[in-house]
Amino acid sequence: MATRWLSAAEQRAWRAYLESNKVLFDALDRQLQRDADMPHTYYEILVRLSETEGRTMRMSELATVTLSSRSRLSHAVARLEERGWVVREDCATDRRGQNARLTEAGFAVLAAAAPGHVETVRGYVIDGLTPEQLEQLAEIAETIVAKVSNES
Amino acid sequence: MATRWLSAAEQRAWRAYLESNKVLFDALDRQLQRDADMPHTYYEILVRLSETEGRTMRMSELATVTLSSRSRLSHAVARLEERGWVVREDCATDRRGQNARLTEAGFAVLAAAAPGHVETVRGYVIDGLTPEQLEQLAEIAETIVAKVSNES
DNA sequence: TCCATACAGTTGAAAGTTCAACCATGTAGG
DNA sequence: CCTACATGGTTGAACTTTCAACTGTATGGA
Repeated sequence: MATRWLSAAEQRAWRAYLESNKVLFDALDRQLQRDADMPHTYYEILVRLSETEGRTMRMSELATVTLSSRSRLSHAVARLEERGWVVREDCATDRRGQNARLTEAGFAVLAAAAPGHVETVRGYVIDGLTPEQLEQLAEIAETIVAKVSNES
Repeated sequence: MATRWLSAAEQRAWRAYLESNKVLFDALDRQLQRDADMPHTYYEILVRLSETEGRTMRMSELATVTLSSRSRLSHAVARLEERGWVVREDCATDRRGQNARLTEAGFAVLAAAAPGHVETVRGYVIDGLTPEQLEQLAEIAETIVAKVSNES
């Protein structure tokens, strides 16, 4: 079957989306690297832990919510542990399991990094869009997530 | 000044956007890695070269249009050259310069990979959105690009 | 002409991610 | 009970990206 290439309008949307992703996440990574000495992925791990009861989560659950592979998370938590921001503890109910817990030091680092990061996100994305556009963005993104999750 | 945290609606949009990016680009990278044995970044390099007169471009210009650092591009082109998909040639008018040229083999690889990739992009993004949503996405993405480009 | 500086591009090391292989523990079926 | 399989998590190697340092070439004044 013949390939259905993208129309001009489709190309415009797709390339703009590609470009916005690249420049935005490059910029966010640089901001976090500069101000908090960590990549965005690690920041998200700390955020998720901080939002959980006891600031503790099973490794596999943490991998799921941060959308990362077990392997990636394992390596990442190893680095975070070296810095003293997270500790790993055996799980009481499943001897295979490990819990990752955010330490006080890790929480302090996150608390110090968060305001600057939120300001950056506002400056680059949120404040430049209308409430309608934010709503549109949410719907579009949720549609994409649903498609990717179903088809693969 | 007090941090202006994100409202619920803002959080929804922001997190959905983060999630869609991660799952989408993970999926695209896996598709290209599986079907064409290259990451999305390399695919874009080949695409840009293929669209240029003579399938040739200065390294620095190629870095600009692919939104990558000189260093990244240099490493990437080195890998592509090892595979015989690209060659580097001295620039006639500027002895500092290098031209990257897409080889016939590289063009053939791209031609083989493109239909599957476009189908994947359609399946995950384009076909799931209405024309209005594509237009909205383009506008939103262009706004983000403008913001990031100006503020940093 | 000479100098300082900017530009083009590469390099190697450090950091992050992926992939496949692996160990250990849990669980379901015969 | 015991076997087979699934789950939870880690590891090391290969690969990509980043960062800073570096080479070589162009350019704009004094």
